[in-house]
Amino acid sequence: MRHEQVLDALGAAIANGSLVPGTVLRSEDLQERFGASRTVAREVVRVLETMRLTTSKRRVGVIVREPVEWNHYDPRLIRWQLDGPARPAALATLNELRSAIEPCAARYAALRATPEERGRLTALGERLARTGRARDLSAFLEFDIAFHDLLLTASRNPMFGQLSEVVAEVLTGRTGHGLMPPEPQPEAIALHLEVAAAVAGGEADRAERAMRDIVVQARDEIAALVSEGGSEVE
Amino acid sequence: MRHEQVLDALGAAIANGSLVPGTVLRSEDLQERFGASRTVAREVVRVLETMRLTTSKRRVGVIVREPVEWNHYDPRLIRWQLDGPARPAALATLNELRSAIEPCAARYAALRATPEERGRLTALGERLARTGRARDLSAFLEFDIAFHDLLLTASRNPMFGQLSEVVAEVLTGRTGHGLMPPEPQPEAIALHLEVAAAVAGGEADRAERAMRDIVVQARDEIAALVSEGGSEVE
DNA sequence: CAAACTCAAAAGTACTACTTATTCAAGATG
DNA sequence: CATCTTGAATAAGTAGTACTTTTGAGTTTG
Repeated sequence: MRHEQVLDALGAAIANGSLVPGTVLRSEDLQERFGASRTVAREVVRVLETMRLTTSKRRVGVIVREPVEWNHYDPRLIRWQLDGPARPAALATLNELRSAIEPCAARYAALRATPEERGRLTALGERLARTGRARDLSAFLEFDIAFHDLLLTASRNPMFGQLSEVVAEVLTGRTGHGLMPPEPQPEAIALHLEVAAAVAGGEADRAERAMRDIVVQARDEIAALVSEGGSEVE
Repeated sequence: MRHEQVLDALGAAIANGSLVPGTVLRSEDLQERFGASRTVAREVVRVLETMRLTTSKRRVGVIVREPVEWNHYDPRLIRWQLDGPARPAALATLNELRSAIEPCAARYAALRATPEERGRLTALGERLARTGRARDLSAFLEFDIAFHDLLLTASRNPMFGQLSEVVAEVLTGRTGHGLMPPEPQPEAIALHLEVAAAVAGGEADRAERAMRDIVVQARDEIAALVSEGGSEVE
């Protein structure tokens, strides 16, 4: 309870740059600043240390590390960055990550998905197409997220599977910030169906290619909107 | 000191499956088992909790989570898995990750690298080619690691940059376990030079394509060795 | 002026006491 | 007899104190 509060406050402060790298914090000050006990302060510092946001040196204190040293894959850090002023930059970074992973994930899903997963993916693709054509954006988003989530899971690579949340965040963020056309592109829908069909048929190359087309299209869309729309950054 | 010892022992036990998911540990038992104080035990549990290896429930204890829930990108967890009996599987997972990321990283490096980085990459490519043709495997490995490291850094995506260690581990592991031909393939060398040239010239598509060829070649090599060599697993 | 030495500051470790939440079961109530 | 309530036991969470170890910085000494 207290632990989480203090962790969030301190972590967010570091993540969004309020506490610049090199800053030294004395754990006694932290106790005072947050009105927390020694136990809580210590454990929070331990956690930040395992996230590589800080290092502790005796006789010196707790030192804020450089952003390049942080463990950028920690869900908490991602959350703090998305909730902070650097949200657009964070979304861009995550979008690049997803565009790299998903084609590869589609390949392995085609090779490794269970029969049940192949069926569900196909079903999701159809529902996605229906809601997309009906211009029901919120339902479309929901199925889109489920589709990508299932695909990543079916890749049987735990490091890919863990990115479900990230992809969900990117897809949601895109819809919510005018970085997406008012209605889903017909080509995008067709490509999702193509991915589902390729996975269902175990065609690795085809699945990878289709998914690559999807992320490339998304990339180009964003680039186009950014260049024409100018500084759309909240 | 104590903290790290206990963390390593417990973390490794969980990571390599000695403590199966669902196991409940009572923090008092942990103190006893490792001869550590309550403070140390608590902080270790906190750290494992942030790595999502465990959850703590009052009145119950510390529960080992399912592997799919773990934060698989935590450097410590990667280390524990690589040092455990599941090393081959871990290397395979990491290799898939790298094969997904690097082509994309090459693209962005071509778009974003500093002039100095472009120069260094070209220089590294040349040294790589020299040592490769001379069949100096250990020097080749060193330059290979440096090459991929620089490329990931130059992509200016912190999530890509953080994978340097992973790539180094994969490249080293491949050389050290007979999963690599006795001498670097001439085509691989040529492709590295191609990547360097494309990055130097700012040609994103060309860089991405060349790097994709590299990772695909590596993938096929491993697949070939696995299928012909049979159960080469240490 | 440099090297060794001392001191103090701050994190690390240990231990104790108290608080809070949760499970399990006994008992009451319909 | 079933279900709901209440309460006691248990184990994690929080707080606070005392002691140890490391190390940076100033000071002394050759």
